[in-house]
Amino acid sequence: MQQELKSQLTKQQIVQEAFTLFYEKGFKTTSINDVVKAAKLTKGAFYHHYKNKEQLGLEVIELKVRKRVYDGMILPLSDAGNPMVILEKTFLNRIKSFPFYDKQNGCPMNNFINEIGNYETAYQSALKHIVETWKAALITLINRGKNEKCIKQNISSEAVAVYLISAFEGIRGIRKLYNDDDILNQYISGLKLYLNQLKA
Amino acid sequence: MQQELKSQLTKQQIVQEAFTLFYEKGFKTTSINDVVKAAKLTKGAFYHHYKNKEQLGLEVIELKVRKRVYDGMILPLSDAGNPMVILEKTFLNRIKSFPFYDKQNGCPMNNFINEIGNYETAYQSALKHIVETWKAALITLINRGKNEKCIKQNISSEAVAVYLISAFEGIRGIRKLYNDDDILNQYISGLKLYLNQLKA
DNA sequence: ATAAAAACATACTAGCTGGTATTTTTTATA
DNA sequence: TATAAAAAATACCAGCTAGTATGTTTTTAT
Repeated sequence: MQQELKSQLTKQQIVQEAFTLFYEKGFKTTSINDVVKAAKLTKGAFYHHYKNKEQLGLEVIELKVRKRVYDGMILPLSDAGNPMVILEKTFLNRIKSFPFYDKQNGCPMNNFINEIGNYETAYQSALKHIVETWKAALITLINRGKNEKCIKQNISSEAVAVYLISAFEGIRGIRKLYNDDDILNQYISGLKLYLNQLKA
Repeated sequence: MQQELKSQLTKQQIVQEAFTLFYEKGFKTTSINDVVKAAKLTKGAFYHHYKNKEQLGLEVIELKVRKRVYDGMILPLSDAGNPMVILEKTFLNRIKSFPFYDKQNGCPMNNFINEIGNYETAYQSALKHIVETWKAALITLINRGKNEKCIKQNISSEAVAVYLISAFEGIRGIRKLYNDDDILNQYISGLKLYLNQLKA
């Protein structure tokens, strides 16, 4: 049993270091050597646990990227309370809580999408799955808001969900280009405006 | 004079082929060999015209990416007519006019932003310049709409401009993950909703 | 205690990377 | 038409790439 624990621990470390490097440098520019160096391991160890670089990429998406989006943007949506307040809080809190590091490097998911989103179907479906889960959670919340009569009935929940996600991911990329938060604050104003119109 | 013409023609061809390859495969994954092969030239020719790969990247952004955004999204904004109609038409026409190739590969600018936006300041400022020009043109149009009383006075033109750009760039990335246009149509619904609230 | 298997390390490969040095070809000018 | 300069081609390099083959060490099971 000690062996399996050790194996899991090693894989965890590889995935962790890989995520960080992919986030900072990009997937394609990060070599397996970079990863094993950061994880204080050797290539032999890596290829004992992973078939190839693609598998590592997929596992990073499944375990790290997915969890990040889930914890930050999806889970808070199922909180109790006024759906409009939850919607506002989730998006605004997330944006406002980002440290400089995260602002500079953008959204890990969006980085993957734009770097390898048109690369291979395996990556596509892994990333699509995260987006779809996010979208579904938003739709559920918006529908609840409609039922509880705090969100207008005559709007498409799907459309709102997709537009919210698009703008969020878009600004996460654009923010990389700037050195200050002006553009982020303008996004926040735009978001508030968008959310206000949804109120019943 | 024939010499300079030849030189310019060669550079044009290099930039053209480089743009296509960067768009399809990404900047970092495209090698100089790939570029000269596509341009039916040799490495010697390339390095006679360009100092290094970075300079090629910058020239592709300046000449190709910039022009693309300018022609498709910025120039139409200065048309005469109702600002709200222009806003709607520009965004919707653009989205609807994309062939499969463009839907699959996303927005060249957004690809660059997310692939090398946190890489070097030279890239950052080149890309930022495009975004700023786009943003400024949108603000001008929205302000005109306010003056002509077809757009609400009490909204921030900057905020709307940034939110529009963010959502557009965001969906261009997300669309890569899908095989059909459902997500694009949902974005369009969300966009229409957003634009409708701006009307005075 | 020992054999097998898992975990990890070392050493290596073929092919590609950006970039350079040098030569050949084309063009401009006198 | 000779000569200089620009344009382009050829041949090369050191360093890196994903991945492999083959060792050594550690853990597990008997």
